[in-house]
Amino acid sequence: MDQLEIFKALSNKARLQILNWLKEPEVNFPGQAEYGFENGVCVGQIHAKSGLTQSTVSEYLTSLQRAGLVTSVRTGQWTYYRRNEETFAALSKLIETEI
Amino acid sequence: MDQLEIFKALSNKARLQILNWLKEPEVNFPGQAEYGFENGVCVGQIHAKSGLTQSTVSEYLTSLQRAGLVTSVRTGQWTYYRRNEETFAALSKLIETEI
DNA sequence: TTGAGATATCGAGAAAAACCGATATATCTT
DNA sequence: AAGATATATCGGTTTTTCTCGATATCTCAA
Repeated sequence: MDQLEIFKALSNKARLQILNWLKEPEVNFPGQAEYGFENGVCVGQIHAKSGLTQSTVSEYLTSLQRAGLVTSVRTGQWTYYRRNEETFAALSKLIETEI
Repeated sequence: MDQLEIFKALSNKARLQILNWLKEPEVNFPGQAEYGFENGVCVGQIHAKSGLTQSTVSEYLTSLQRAGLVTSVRTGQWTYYRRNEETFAALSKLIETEI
Protein backbone atom coordinates (compact mmCIF):
# COMPACT_ATOMS: atom_id res chain seq x y z
CA MET A 1 0.00 0.00 0.00
CA ASP A 2 1.63 3.20 -1.21
CA GLN A 3 0.25 5.89 1.05
CA LEU A 4 1.52 8.76 -1.05
CA GLU A 5 -0.16 7.38 -4.15
CA ILE A 6 -3.38 6.90 -2.20
CA PHE A 7 -3.39 10.45 -0.91
CA LYS A 8 -2.70 11.78 -4.39
CA ALA A 9 -5.59 9.78 -5.74
CA LEU A 10 -7.83 11.20 -3.01
CA SER A 11 -6.70 14.77 -3.71
CA ASN A 12 -9.29 15.48 -6.34
CA LYS A 13 -12.90 16.44 -5.97
CA ALA A 14 -14.16 14.39 -8.91
CA ARG A 15 -12.35 11.25 -7.79
CA LEU A 16 -13.68 11.60 -4.25
CA GLN A 17 -17.13 12.01 -5.74
CA ILE A 18 -16.80 8.85 -7.79
CA LEU A 19 -15.69 6.87 -4.77
CA ASN A 20 -18.64 8.21 -2.85
CA TRP A 21 -21.07 7.27 -5.61
CA LEU A 22 -19.64 3.77 -5.62
CA LYS A 23 -20.60 3.34 -1.98
CA GLU A 24 -24.19 2.91 -3.15
CA PRO A 25 -24.18 1.78 -6.75
CA GLU A 26 -27.87 0.82 -6.77
CA VAL A 27 -28.85 4.29 -5.64
CA ASN A 28 -26.42 6.27 -7.74
CA PHE A 29 -26.31 4.25 -10.94
CA PRO A 30 -29.81 3.01 -11.68
CA GLY A 31 -28.80 2.64 -15.34
CA GLN A 32 -26.51 -0.17 -14.26
CA ALA A 33 -29.44 -2.25 -13.02
CA GLU A 34 -30.02 -4.13 -16.27
CA TYR A 35 -26.45 -5.39 -16.25
CA GLY A 36 -26.32 -6.15 -12.54
CA PHE A 37 -24.19 -4.73 -9.77
CA GLU A 38 -22.23 -7.87 -8.93
CA ASN A 39 -19.00 -6.67 -10.50
CA GLY A 40 -19.44 -2.98 -9.91
CA VAL A 41 -20.35 -0.17 -12.25
CA CYS A 42 -19.13 0.28 -15.80
CA VAL A 43 -17.16 3.29 -16.99
CA GLY A 44 -19.95 4.64 -19.15
CA GLN A 45 -22.32 4.97 -16.21
CA ILE A 46 -19.79 6.93 -14.26
CA HIS A 47 -18.95 9.03 -17.28
CA ALA A 48 -22.61 9.87 -17.86
CA LYS A 49 -23.08 11.03 -14.29
CA SER A 50 -19.81 12.88 -13.86
CA GLY A 51 -19.90 15.61 -16.47
CA LEU A 52 -16.31 14.80 -17.36
CA THR A 53 -15.14 13.39 -20.66
CA GLN A 54 -14.87 9.67 -21.16
CA SER A 55 -11.11 9.80 -21.31
CA THR A 56 -10.83 11.70 -18.08
CA VAL A 57 -13.11 9.29 -16.27
CA SER A 58 -11.18 6.34 -17.61
CA GLU A 59 -7.92 7.85 -16.43
CA TYR A 60 -9.34 8.69 -13.02
CA LEU A 61 -10.57 5.15 -12.55
CA THR A 62 -7.18 3.82 -13.54
CA SER A 63 -5.49 6.06 -11.01
CA LEU A 64 -7.90 4.96 -8.29
CA GLN A 65 -7.10 1.40 -9.20
CA ARG A 66 -3.35 1.98 -9.11
CA ALA A 67 -3.85 3.33 -5.61
CA GLY A 68 -5.79 0.18 -4.71
CA LEU A 69 -8.96 2.08 -3.90
CA VAL A 70 -11.01 0.26 -6.53
CA THR A 71 -10.77 -3.00 -8.42
CA SER A 72 -11.87 -3.67 -11.95
CA VAL A 73 -13.19 -6.57 -13.94
CA ARG A 74 -13.44 -6.65 -17.68
CA THR A 75 -16.50 -8.48 -18.99
CA GLY A 76 -17.02 -8.29 -22.69
CA GLN A 77 -16.80 -4.71 -23.80
CA TRP A 78 -17.39 -3.36 -20.33
CA THR A 79 -15.03 -2.71 -17.50
CA TYR A 80 -16.68 -2.72 -14.12
CA TYR A 81 -15.22 -0.85 -11.22
CA ARG A 82 -16.05 -1.18 -7.56
CA ARG A 83 -14.61 0.00 -4.30
CA ASN A 84 -11.92 -2.01 -2.59
CA GLU A 85 -13.03 -1.68 1.00
CA GLU A 86 -9.95 -3.45 2.29
CA THR A 87 -7.81 -0.53 1.24
CA PHE A 88 -10.10 1.95 2.93
CA ALA A 89 -10.02 -0.05 6.13
CA ALA A 90 -6.24 -0.34 5.96
CA LEU A 91 -5.89 3.36 5.27
CA SER A 92 -8.10 4.22 8.20
CA LYS A 93 -5.98 2.08 10.46
CA LEU A 94 -2.80 3.50 9.01
CA ILE A 95 -3.88 7.04 9.80
CA GLU A 96 -4.94 6.00 13.26
CA THR A 97 -1.64 4.41 14.12
CA GLU A 98 1.23 5.07 11.74
CA ILE A 99 1.10 8.37 9.98
CA MET B 1 -12.76 19.60 8.37
CA ASP B 2 -12.09 19.99 4.66
CA GLN B 3 -11.24 16.51 3.48
CA LEU B 4 -9.95 17.65 0.10
CA GLU B 5 -7.56 20.12 1.70
CA ILE B 6 -6.39 17.42 4.09
CA PHE B 7 -5.67 14.95 1.32
CA LYS B 8 -3.82 17.61 -0.66
CA ALA B 9 -1.70 18.40 2.36
CA LEU B 10 -0.93 14.71 2.75
CA SER B 11 0.00 14.33 -0.94
CA ASN B 12 3.61 15.25 -0.51
CA LYS B 13 6.52 13.17 0.67
CA ALA B 14 8.21 15.94 2.63
CA ARG B 15 5.05 16.92 4.46
CA LEU B 16 4.30 13.30 5.34
CA GLN B 17 7.84 13.04 6.64
CA ILE B 18 7.45 16.13 8.81
CA LEU B 19 4.23 14.80 10.30
CA ASN B 20 5.95 11.55 11.03
CA TRP B 21 8.89 13.26 12.72
CA LEU B 22 6.44 15.18 14.86
CA LYS B 23 5.07 11.95 16.25
CA GLU B 24 8.21 11.68 18.37
CA PRO B 25 9.67 15.13 18.79
CA GLU B 26 12.07 14.08 21.55
CA VAL B 27 13.56 11.42 19.35
CA ASN B 28 13.63 13.34 16.09
CA PHE B 29 14.46 16.85 17.26
CA PRO B 30 17.01 16.59 20.07
CA GLY B 31 18.04 20.17 19.34
CA GLN B 32 14.65 21.26 20.60
CA ALA B 33 15.39 19.92 24.08
CA GLU B 34 16.81 23.14 25.48
CA TYR B 35 13.62 24.99 24.63
CA GLY B 36 11.25 22.26 25.72
CA PHE B 37 8.73 20.21 23.80
CA GLU B 38 5.58 21.51 25.47
CA ASN B 39 4.47 23.61 22.52
CA GLY B 40 5.92 21.49 19.77
CA VAL B 41 8.95 21.99 17.60
CA CYS B 42 10.08 25.26 16.06
CA VAL B 43 10.43 25.83 12.34
CA GLY B 44 14.21 26.02 12.40
CA GLN B 45 14.55 22.52 13.82
CA ILE B 46 12.37 21.10 11.10
CA HIS B 47 14.17 23.14 8.49
CA ALA B 48 17.54 21.86 9.67
CA LYS B 49 16.45 18.25 9.44
CA SER B 50 14.50 18.45 6.22
CA GLY B 51 17.03 19.49 3.62
CA LEU B 52 14.51 21.98 2.24
CA THR B 53 14.85 25.73 2.35
CA GLN B 54 13.46 27.71 5.24
CA SER B 55 10.78 29.26 3.07
CA THR B 56 9.57 25.94 1.78
CA VAL B 57 9.36 24.48 5.27
CA SER B 58 7.47 27.51 6.50
CA GLU B 59 5.01 27.20 3.65
CA TYR B 60 4.55 23.48 4.19
CA LEU B 61 3.86 23.98 7.87
CA THR B 62 1.32 26.65 7.04
CA SER B 63 -0.42 24.32 4.64
CA LEU B 64 -0.48 21.54 7.23
CA GLN B 65 -1.99 23.99 9.65
CA ARG B 66 -4.63 25.14 7.17
CA ALA B 67 -5.60 21.49 6.81
CA GLY B 68 -5.84 21.22 10.60
CA LEU B 69 -3.15 18.57 10.82
CA VAL B 70 -0.90 20.68 13.05
CA THR B 71 -1.37 23.61 15.36
CA SER B 72 1.07 26.42 16.00
CA VAL B 73 1.97 28.68 18.86
CA ARG B 74 4.12 31.75 18.52
CA THR B 75 6.39 32.38 21.51
CA GLY B 76 8.82 35.21 21.08
CA GLN B 77 10.65 34.80 17.85
CA TRP B 78 9.76 31.15 17.54
CA THR B 79 6.76 29.45 16.12
CA TYR B 80 6.19 25.98 17.47
CA TYR B 81 4.29 23.38 15.55
CA ARG B 82 2.84 20.15 16.80
CA ARG B 83 0.48 17.51 15.51
CA ASN B 84 -3.21 17.92 16.01
CA GLU B 85 -4.16 14.35 16.83
CA GLU B 86 -7.86 15.18 16.85
CA THR B 87 -7.75 15.75 13.12
CA PHE B 88 -5.97 12.47 12.51
CA ALA B 89 -8.52 10.62 14.61
CA ALA B 90 -11.38 12.34 12.82
CA LEU B 91 -9.84 11.59 9.43
CA SER B 92 -9.39 7.95 10.31
CA LYS B 93 -13.03 7.73 11.31
CA LEU B 94 -14.10 9.62 8.22
CA ILE B 95 -12.34 7.16 5.96
CA GLU B 96 -13.77 4.26 7.89
CA THR B 97 -17.34 5.45 7.58
CA GLU B 98 -17.98 8.29 5.16
CA ILE B 99 -15.65 8.41 2.24
C1' DT C 1 -15.48 -9.30 -41.72
C1' DT C 2 -17.41 -5.09 -41.12
C1' DG C 3 -19.42 -1.86 -38.32
C1' DA C 4 -20.85 -0.22 -33.85
C1' DG C 5 -20.17 0.45 -29.07
C1' DA C 6 -17.16 0.59 -24.79
C1' DT C 7 -12.90 1.62 -22.93
C1' DA C 8 -7.98 2.93 -23.03
C1' DT C 9 -4.24 5.65 -24.53
C1' DC C 10 -1.88 9.71 -26.53
C1' DG C 11 -0.65 14.51 -27.19
C1' DA C 12 -1.42 19.03 -25.77
C1' DG C 13 -2.68 23.42 -23.33
C1' DA C 14 -3.96 25.42 -18.93
C1' DA C 15 -3.76 25.40 -14.07
C1' DA C 16 -1.74 24.12 -9.79
C1' DA C 17 2.02 22.57 -6.87
C1' DA C 18 6.89 22.26 -5.72
C1' DC C 19 10.50 24.48 -4.63
C1' DC C 20 13.92 28.20 -4.49
C1' DG C 21 16.32 32.91 -3.39
C1' DA C 22 15.45 37.40 -1.89
C1' DT C 23 13.22 40.24 1.12
C1' DA C 24 10.00 41.69 4.70
C1' DT C 25 8.40 41.43 9.43
C1' DA C 26 8.63 40.48 14.22
C1' DT C 27 11.11 39.79 18.37
C1' DC C 28 15.05 39.73 21.35
C1' DT C 29 19.37 41.67 23.00
C1' DT C 30 22.41 45.23 23.92
C1' DA D 1 17.96 52.50 18.31
C1' DA D 2 20.57 48.86 16.02
C1' DG D 3 22.01 44.52 15.03
C1' DA D 4 20.98 39.58 15.29
C1' DT D 5 17.87 35.75 14.95
C1' DA D 6 13.49 33.37 13.61
C1' DT D 7 9.74 33.12 10.66
C1' DA D 8 6.69 34.64 6.91
C1' DT D 9 5.81 36.32 2.45
C1' DC D 10 6.75 37.36 -2.51
C1' DG D 11 8.12 36.53 -7.25
C1' DG D 12 9.73 33.30 -10.30
C1' DT D 13 11.08 28.74 -12.59
C1' DT D 14 10.34 23.94 -13.07
C1' DT D 15 7.50 19.97 -12.54
C1' DT D 16 3.16 17.82 -11.96
C1' DT D 17 -1.75 17.55 -12.37
C1' DC D 18 -6.05 18.44 -14.74
C1' DT D 19 -8.68 17.91 -18.46
C1' DC D 20 -9.73 17.79 -23.09
C1' DG D 21 -10.23 16.02 -28.18
C1' DA D 22 -8.58 12.65 -31.21
C1' DT D 23 -7.47 8.14 -31.97
C1' DA D 24 -6.42 3.33 -30.99
C1' DT D 25 -7.92 -1.14 -29.17
C1' DC D 26 -11.05 -4.56 -27.93
C1' DT D 27 -15.40 -7.00 -28.13
C1' DC D 28 -19.91 -7.97 -29.78
C1' DA D 29 -23.40 -8.47 -33.38
C1' DA D 30 -24.91 -8.81 -38.03
